[in-house]
Amino acid sequence: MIRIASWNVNSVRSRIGLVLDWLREAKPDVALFQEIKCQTEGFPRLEFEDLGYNLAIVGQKSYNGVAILSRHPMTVETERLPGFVEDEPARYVEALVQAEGNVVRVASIYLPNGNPADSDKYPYKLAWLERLRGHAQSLLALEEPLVLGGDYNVCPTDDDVYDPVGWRDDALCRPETRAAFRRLVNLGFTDAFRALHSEPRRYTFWDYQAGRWQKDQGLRIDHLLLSPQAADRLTAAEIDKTPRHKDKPSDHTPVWCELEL
DNA sequence: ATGCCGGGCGAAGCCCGA
Repeated sequence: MIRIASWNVNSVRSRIGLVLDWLREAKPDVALFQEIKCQTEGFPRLEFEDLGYNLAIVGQKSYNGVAILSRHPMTVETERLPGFVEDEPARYVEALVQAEGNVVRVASIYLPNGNPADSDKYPYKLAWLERLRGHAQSLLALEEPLVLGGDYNVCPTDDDVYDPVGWRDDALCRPETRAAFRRLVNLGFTDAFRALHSEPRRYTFWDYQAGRWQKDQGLRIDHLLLSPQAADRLTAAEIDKTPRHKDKPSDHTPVWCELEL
């Protein structure tokens, strides 16, 4: 069995205690982080290595940044989404994890937000999603257990947001965003959480503002997409709201799944 | 209509996020 979690931590350095506490309690075998908000050299490596994790870190100054933590041996496959341009933001890292005689390919993904939707940030988001789809298609051809996890900044359906009408024109919910996400999923991926939970209004993000957390007004925008070979092995998937309850939380909370190997 | 909150940067107030 391997447990794989994804969490947008919103600055690993300002939240180091919270993140370490969560790792000690949740004990994921693999953790995919987004928005570490530090340069690769500034990542607090020792604290995580002391917990037994191998690290793959792709950081940059101030913003973005992704990481993969693995209790099993791990080799980095790529630190940028193929097709990248010069000085591309740190939004993708992919690795092979050797677990119990099996190989699981994992990626930590931080998709562009895309707001405001009438700016050039929105077509950039859609283009990034399309570029991810192209890469995902080539990965599916390998017929491996594969988990593409991360903060997709995509709310897939009206069941995944507290106020569908109010969010209709937002870059996270727009029909073009959802269609682009479906084109990715429809290649043959399984949304790990949705495969096991059909109920609406299960969220992974709550805005810091306007008491959204207290009112449970959130969005489900963090996802674990499984290749068929991974979905065959899926035994559990959950959203872990524990760290969102604590002091100085990230505005996101982890989502995880278990695969029987 | 805008800010609400919160991090980074850098030492005040702006940029960015979702």
